Amino acid sequence: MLPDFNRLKVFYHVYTLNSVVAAANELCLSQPAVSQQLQKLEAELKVPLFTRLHKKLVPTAAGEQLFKLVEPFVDKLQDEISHIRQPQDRPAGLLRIGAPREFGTEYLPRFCHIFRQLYPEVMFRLKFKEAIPLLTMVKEGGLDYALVDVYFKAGELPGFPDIFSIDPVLKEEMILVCSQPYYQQEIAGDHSFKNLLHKEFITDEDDPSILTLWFKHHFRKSPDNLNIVMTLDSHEALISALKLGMGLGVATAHLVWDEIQRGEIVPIATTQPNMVNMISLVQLQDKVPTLTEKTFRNFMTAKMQQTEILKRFQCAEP
Amino acid sequence: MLPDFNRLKVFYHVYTLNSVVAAANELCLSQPAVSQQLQKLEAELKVPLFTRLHKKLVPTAAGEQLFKLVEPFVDKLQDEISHIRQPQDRPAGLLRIGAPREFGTEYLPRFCHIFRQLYPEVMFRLKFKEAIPLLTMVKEGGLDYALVDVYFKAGELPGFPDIFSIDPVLKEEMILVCSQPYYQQEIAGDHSFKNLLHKEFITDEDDPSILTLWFKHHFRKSPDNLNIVMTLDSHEALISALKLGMGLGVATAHLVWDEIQRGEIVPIATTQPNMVNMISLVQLQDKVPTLTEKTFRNFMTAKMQQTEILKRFQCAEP
DNA sequence: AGTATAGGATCATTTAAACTTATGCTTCCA
DNA sequence: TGGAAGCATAAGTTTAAATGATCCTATACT
Repeated sequence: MLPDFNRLKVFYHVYTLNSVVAAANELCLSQPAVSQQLQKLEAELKVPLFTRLHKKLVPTAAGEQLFKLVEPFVDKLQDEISHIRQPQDRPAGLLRIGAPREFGTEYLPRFCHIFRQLYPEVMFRLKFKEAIPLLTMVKEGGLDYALVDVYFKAGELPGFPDIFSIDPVLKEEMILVCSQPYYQQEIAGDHSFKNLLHKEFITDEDDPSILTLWFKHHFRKSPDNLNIVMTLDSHEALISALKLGMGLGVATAHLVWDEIQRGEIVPIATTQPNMVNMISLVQLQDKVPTLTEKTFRNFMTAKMQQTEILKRFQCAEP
Repeated sequence: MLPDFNRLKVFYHVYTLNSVVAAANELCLSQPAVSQQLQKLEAELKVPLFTRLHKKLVPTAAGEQLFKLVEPFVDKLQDEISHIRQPQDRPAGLLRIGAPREFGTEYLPRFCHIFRQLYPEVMFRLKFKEAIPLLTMVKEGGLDYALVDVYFKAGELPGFPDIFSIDPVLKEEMILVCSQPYYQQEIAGDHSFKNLLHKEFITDEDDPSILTLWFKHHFRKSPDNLNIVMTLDSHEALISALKLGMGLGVATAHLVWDEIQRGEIVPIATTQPNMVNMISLVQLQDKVPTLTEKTFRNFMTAKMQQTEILKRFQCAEP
């Protein structure tokens, strides 16, 4: 059905150079090799592509048509193959990374920007989604790796066979917070189970059980029914609502770092250490990591250990 | 520089089918053959294109990129290769023909239309130009063949080495004509050299010597200086001027056939047979004619011998 | 005219690669 | 638990591509 592709390559060079010898030089072949390949292509297509004119080769109608087909491809290939072809000595090429929306918008682009200043040949494609869609994309090859809030160990992910390698990269601290005025009025230093239990609560729709978990973690007791005055499906909106003083809510510590520093938002600590949520790097177990992938992974984890960011992630340590 | 093209073909099939065995079947190869070619491509590009996941192959970023490069080409090739690939049993493909404007506009499209009803796989590209540009295009491969008013024999064309084969296909009769009123007033049956010599003349700018040639042909004498009242560079305009009664002019017989039939235009004959101009089919001597080319050539010459057209070309026979 | 040169075709030979068969490994599924 | 399915690997064979030598023809050179 389809002709031999290498012969198309030979044809392309002969056509552009209008010469068999020149094409042979360009292709690092002998003249007879090119001559024969061309003839075989003509035999395959059952149509002459050139009329042999004593000294020159003159393309026929079929030759002209074929060239118009082949030319854009070869040109494009010549342009873009270097972006795909990987150098072994330095990171290059496309990196496709998934992350939770909050983490992705806040930190990832910064990492990418700095990384690109070191290795300008690296390109990024970031996807921000929930855990399950991200894992699916990794599984199907749409992502090189994903940063996911995972509470599971490798092999325990429901719906996925044991195909992932899961490496924790960062602890997110989940803290109960409220606005400064709300704190003064409603809490005023009393962090007891009894006191907190009957306040107003705001929570994220995606993970409504987080409040229960927080109480369990800090007091080893589950509250019966909390007074949830609002549910939202965006972490930003949740923080806004908390700042307005609508009540108490569990927030990711590093995302309210600034507000806590300014005293706008007050964390409610207990004698227990903070509740933590692991952000893990998930990738296909069998995937041989590219130099680029490895370098960025290391870069990212290094950046995360950096004082400034780490501080934010541990800001609310009692 | 560029990778092995056949491996790209293998890659294309593996990617689309997401399976080495399936690709092997489609390519009529064994499974290890495909497996090896894929590995060699990866080695060439120094980048893994798939992560081998137990049962499945999952494309990497590089694989995805490469596929985006290769896919449109293979798809286009699959679509269009059949238009280039020539069947041996029936005419098909593109035919690029050149002709003089007058002949080309008047007859060629008709021929093409009828021919396409017989062989719908044939496409045409017609070019209407003067003799020299047409010959140049044939020489450089822009045309498969050209119909040209040629006064030369093969090998005698100035500026061209002996690369053409020239076959006369049609005699155009060149006749001296004028409008019916002009004829009655100025000629009135007197077709003698002496009488004609001092009339008004109109001629084509491209070939001003045609009048001299006409006199030479019919009376074996060249006129000294004719009273040329207008020169034009379009045959249509020349005929218009003649019809208006501006004087005498040499026209191509078949192009004024209708006007002569209607008595609008009167041919001026002598005892000599009409002066003829050969329309020849010119092509590269060494070009092996395609089935399509041969078929259309035969078709065209047959059509030209057909009563209706032939009559026009010989309408003014004395 | 005679010779040199350049571009391409052809042929026989060598060489390289692509393909095949056989086999092994691992996962998936009944 | 024992196939079946999917891919990788290894070794051997076959095919086809590349080469070097030679030939052919037209053009350029003198």
